[in-house]
Amino acid sequence: MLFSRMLIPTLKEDPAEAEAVSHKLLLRAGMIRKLASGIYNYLPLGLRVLRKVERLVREEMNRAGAQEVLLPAVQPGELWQESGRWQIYGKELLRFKDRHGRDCCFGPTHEEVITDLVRREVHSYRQLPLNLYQIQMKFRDEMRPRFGLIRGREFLMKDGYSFHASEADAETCYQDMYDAYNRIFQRCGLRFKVVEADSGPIGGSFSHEFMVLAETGEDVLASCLACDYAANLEKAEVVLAAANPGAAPATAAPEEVHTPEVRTVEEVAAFLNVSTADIVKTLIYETENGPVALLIRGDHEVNEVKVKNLLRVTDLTLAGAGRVRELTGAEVGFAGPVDLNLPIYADQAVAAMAAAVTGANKTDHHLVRVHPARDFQVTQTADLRTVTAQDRCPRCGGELTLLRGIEVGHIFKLGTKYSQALKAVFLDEAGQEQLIFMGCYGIGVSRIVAAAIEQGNDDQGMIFPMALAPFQVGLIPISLNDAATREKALELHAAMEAAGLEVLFDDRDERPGVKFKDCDLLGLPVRVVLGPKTLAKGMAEVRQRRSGETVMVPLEGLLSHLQEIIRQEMD
RNA sequence: CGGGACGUGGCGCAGUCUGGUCAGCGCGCUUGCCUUGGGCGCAAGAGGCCCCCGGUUCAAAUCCGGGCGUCCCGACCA
Repeated sequence: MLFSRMLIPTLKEDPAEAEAVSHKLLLRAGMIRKLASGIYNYLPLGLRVLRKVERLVREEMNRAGAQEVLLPAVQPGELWQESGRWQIYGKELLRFKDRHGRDCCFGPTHEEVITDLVRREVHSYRQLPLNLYQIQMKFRDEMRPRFGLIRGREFLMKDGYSFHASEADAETCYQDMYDAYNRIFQRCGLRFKVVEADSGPIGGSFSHEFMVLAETGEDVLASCLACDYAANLEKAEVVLAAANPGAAPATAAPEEVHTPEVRTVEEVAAFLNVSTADIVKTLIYETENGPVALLIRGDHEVNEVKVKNLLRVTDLTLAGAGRVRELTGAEVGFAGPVDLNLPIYADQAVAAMAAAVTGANKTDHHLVRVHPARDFQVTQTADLRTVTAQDRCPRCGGELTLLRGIEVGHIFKLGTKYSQALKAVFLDEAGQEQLIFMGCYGIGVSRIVAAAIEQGNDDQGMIFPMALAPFQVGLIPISLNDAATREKALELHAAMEAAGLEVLFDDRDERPGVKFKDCDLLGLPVRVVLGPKTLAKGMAEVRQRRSGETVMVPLEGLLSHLQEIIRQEMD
């Protein structure tokens, strides 16, 4: 491929609009251009990378026995009303009406559509299992698109759905997908970690996310240094460091103390000269089932996902100042569980406290020496907080570390949520009607492109793994005015293409420095430079982008040398 | 949806506070010469409704009001 014939508008400077490395580099390399917030054009080079990922995903999905389909991007609102998600989904779902005034939406995901297809076509256990996937543009009207391709509104996704006659069969398939995903991300050359994830109020006993490790990742995961336990922070379980529930040394009754203008945990700790771990913070939340109070130790953070799961609610928001006054009789900062007329849910660490500091439900006052069992009753005690690096692994007791990651894949067992809502049933061997068991498996294809760049870059630009690079080789002639160099370069270019190498021949009338810079920026794994000096010796210079390793290779052996490098890198 | 910032040739920015030789710089682009191993040099050019609408003023890129757009932080995210 000739550089001069391709649209590759590289930029010398970082665009003002980009913050994340991958975003900056994608723009600088001329791979994408923004059309609107969270919506991008893929230019030829960017599309090549995207297609590489796509092809790889397709290969592994097919190998795992899944079949490719293509479902519509625009979906009828009716289907979403039927599943109940028309109401639940919120503003992320882009809705509009067609010319007849019928509700439509641009698909953010395709459970409804695929389930509808299957319920129409599948009626017998003989047709199961079935594993269908597609690679398609999704649209989610994110309130805050960011970081270029990492969180766009329109993005390319591989979404797969499997259908089974039994739960056991669904689990087998889940495992197959788990393995396929591992192969996919390995082949993409990514450093990633598989974590246990929250499956949401949908239920389902398991769910895993595939996280590409990167400082800029939006997700935080807890990973055990000793065993292979890893979980999304919103899912990671907390184990009590030391069981201490029965302890009841609180001989003295709670005492009210005057704490003017002392609201936050830090202020209370400083004012009363206690540790933040001696304080209980009482958080008032609103839910669709009414307000609740949550008790969390002062040095801990509430985990709203855990709370939602425990309470089986989907709306969970901190109550406003007015509501707090109404419900506790005090300003924000002085709520406490004693004599509080609300359902109270306590984190397990709170239940183990012997003499806590709490709000007094009276502005500018706190209570000290509060004893959980003695001084107030809780509705339920549970694990409600977010783990920290100080916590121990829930599996082996080992040390935990917190890492950041970019979620590129998510698999989970759906169970019968959609088959129930949309009445997708089959007849079993006994002629009995049964609900189809489902699984659901997603991969952020365009996000992988960004994630790979987040992991592979230096101050000169991108560093692509061979499998994802837009071209495997960059061929740079030092001077096109030198007839011998030009001839030889053209000849080599033709030979490489004939041998099936993906090569970008920089035939532009530019100085060598410009070509080197661009070649580095684009992250092409191998660079071949040909100039009058090397040519005189019958050699070409071969440099690897990642290592910077440069060797002189005789022209006659060049092709096989390159093929060898590529073969090694593709493993 | 809260908080913050920004919007000036294709890109990156200065100018705005203090209204008037203020439409400017670097890169890119065009033409010519020169040059050819890390964004080379010289010369001559093209290119801007200063985001939009309204207001104040003799006069607005600059001041005021209202929009729109973009980015960042947070909340949110099957």
